[in-house]
Amino acid sequence: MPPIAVDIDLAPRLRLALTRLGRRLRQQSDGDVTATMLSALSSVDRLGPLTLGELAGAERVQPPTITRVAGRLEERGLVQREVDERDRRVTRVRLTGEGRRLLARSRRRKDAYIARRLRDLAPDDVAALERALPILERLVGDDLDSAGRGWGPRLRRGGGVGAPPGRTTQ
Amino acid sequence: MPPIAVDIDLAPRLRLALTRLGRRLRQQSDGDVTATMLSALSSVDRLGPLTLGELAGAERVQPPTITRVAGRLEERGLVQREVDERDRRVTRVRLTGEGRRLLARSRRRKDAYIARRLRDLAPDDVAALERALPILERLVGDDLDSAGRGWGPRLRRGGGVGAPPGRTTQ
DNA sequence: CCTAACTAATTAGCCGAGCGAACGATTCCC
DNA sequence: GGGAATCGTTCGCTCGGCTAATTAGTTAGG
Repeated sequence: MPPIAVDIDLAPRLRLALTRLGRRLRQQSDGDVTATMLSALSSVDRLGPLTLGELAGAERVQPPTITRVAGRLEERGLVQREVDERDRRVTRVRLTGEGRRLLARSRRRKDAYIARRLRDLAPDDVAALERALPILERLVGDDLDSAGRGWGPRLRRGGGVGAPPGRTTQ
Repeated sequence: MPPIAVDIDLAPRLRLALTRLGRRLRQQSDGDVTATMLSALSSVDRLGPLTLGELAGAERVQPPTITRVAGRLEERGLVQREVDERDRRVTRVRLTGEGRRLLARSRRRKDAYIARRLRDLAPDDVAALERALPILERLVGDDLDSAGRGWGPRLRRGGGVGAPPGRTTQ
């Protein structure tokens, strides 16, 4: 067992594996709700009603992108927009019952691609994935630190938000 | 140690983390060579000269997609097309020196997004990722088994292919 | 009070990357 | 020889990123 000589290829291999896996995950969408929409939806669920700017920050995406996905989510009745009274420039987006339901349903889909594949794995392997998961989440995480260019200045501003009820841990 | 009660949220969390990480990886492309192109390129390197159908199979993508990316790769001189003498329907795609060089260069880029983030990780965490990597690779793997719908029928056919020299383990 | 500067979201338009359907060209096989 | 199958391509669609520019609203100063 020589796990010494640290894998010098870790970064590119990880990038390749994630690129490909990500591609397939993105493809098999849940009904007509795409992975991108699901991701945004789960952020709204996790963080409570968010301004679009905050959502863009959470999703690590530029504002125009979020405007569009928010539009699609609203079309399908999964979220609702509401303008801030105090500052009518900002609009918040809030989960609807339908959105919450879809999120829950999606979480329960055991027949989802990845769950199916996971069933075929040895327990050891599943354990390894569980161990790696938080690290992956941190890699993409809200922590940002180095945060590329300018959008730390994007989070928090208007009246309090603070994770209200109805979380779901998607 | 109760790793019993397996993390019921593993699948969705994994999917979410991978979706997001994959998004960011796809964005920051290497020069003007996108992640998709790099992935295809590395398949050609790993598996030797491939027919476009085989490449599509390896990349888990439909033929039209591969036609286009092969075109871009050829434009940039990273691969070259060559029609099969025996069966003039098939065209193979082969790495050029330039392609091999770019692949090597790409493998050595330490300043790439993911490598940068990896540097900030505790050794334990890096180890966990290394442990998980082969499993992720297997998840996306060529193994296919369940292989969605119809394109096992796409692999192998014409004259031998069999991994010739010049691999590089990207 | 009114203008200038800033900020939030949107619009407009670009491009990459998937897909399916339809189409030549070629080969296979009866 | 001729119909069926196969390979690659073309066409046209959608989605999901991006920048640049616009619109609407707020705030600060003179």
